[in-house]
Amino acid sequence: MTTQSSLFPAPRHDHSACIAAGLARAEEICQDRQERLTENRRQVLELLLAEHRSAGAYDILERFDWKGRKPAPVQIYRALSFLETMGLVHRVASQNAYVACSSRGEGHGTFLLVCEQCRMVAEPSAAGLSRAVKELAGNSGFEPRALMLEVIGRCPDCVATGDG
Amino acid sequence: MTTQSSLFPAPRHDHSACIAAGLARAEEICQDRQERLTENRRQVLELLLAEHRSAGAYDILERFDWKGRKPAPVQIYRALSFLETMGLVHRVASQNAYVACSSRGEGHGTFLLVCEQCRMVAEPSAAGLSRAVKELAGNSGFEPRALMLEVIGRCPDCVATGDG
DNA sequence: AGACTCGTGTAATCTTGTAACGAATCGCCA
DNA sequence: TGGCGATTCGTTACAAGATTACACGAGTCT
Repeated sequence: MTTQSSLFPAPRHDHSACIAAGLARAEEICQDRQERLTENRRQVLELLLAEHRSAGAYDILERFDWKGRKPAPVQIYRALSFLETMGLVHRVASQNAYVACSSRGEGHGTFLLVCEQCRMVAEPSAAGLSRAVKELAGNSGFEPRALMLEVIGRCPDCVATGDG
Repeated sequence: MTTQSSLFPAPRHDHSACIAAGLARAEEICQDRQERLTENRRQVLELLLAEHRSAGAYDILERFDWKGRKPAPVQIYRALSFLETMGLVHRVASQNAYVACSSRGEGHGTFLLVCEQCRMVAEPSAAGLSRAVKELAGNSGFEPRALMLEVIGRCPDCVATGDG
């Protein structure tokens, strides 16, 4: 097997660093845009950052430990839509699920590799692709606004581990 | 305005021809594969063929006139999943909706232009793109199985008609 | 303090999608 | 032409996903 790019994090990498980095980035972005990263929003983001895989809104709800109480679905959705606006999470349409964003820059979040076995999600760089596809679409008279490309398959780890 | 490709059907084209062609194609495919195009399945397909736009499962349910009675949701889903297996309809993940397939050949159904205003859906040819993207994904150790690319925006007709 | 904005908490509801199971139907073969 | 096996159908019930409505509260301007 050849050396893999860093697209797929090693199964046992230092994950607390990912979480810390994600939260730090969130703080920064919110400060820039004069938005508030409230307890709610922060907690939802943290839950998504906890793994490099997608989670449904109700999964998040389950895991949400909020001073002993459980919030209502709507609170999760509010946080998710805020975070999505900030570019901190992405919706995985093929799974009705959400994933913490792992990259910056133009076109991020439009190109996802989705493992149908473990729900791992990776974000290849897609700036060029995004531009090309939008141009292609635009040439037909269609006015493109957003783009969503999801490749469904199995991540390297699941392939290696065997056929589940 | 330049001449548009046939990607987007003219607003008042001969639509009965589209329906007839779609049904004929379905018959043919089912015969080839030794599958049955039952009343149920045929009716769902026909409802989707009735317009070049997507419809939710429950929209279809509403329109379904079945000797006066209305079937249960599950029947629609069964028909849809059968038709999807046959490549006769595609799921529009960004809308939780379904659309009748309008093209043949490799890669069809993986590249959709979705109008967020009127829900019109077009299928540009995508064989090359599909191959390229899968290759790109495969190079990272990911094992691609299916691909879903949706460009969300406004169709030429909605752009021309004004800002809704 | 008063008015304003934004986020929170709660309940209810709506939409979308599945599970389970027996009855009906179809294709096939004796 | 009658019986067998595999599909498909019809129904009920329910799970999962997402939104609406509305009152409350915390911050912040003036």
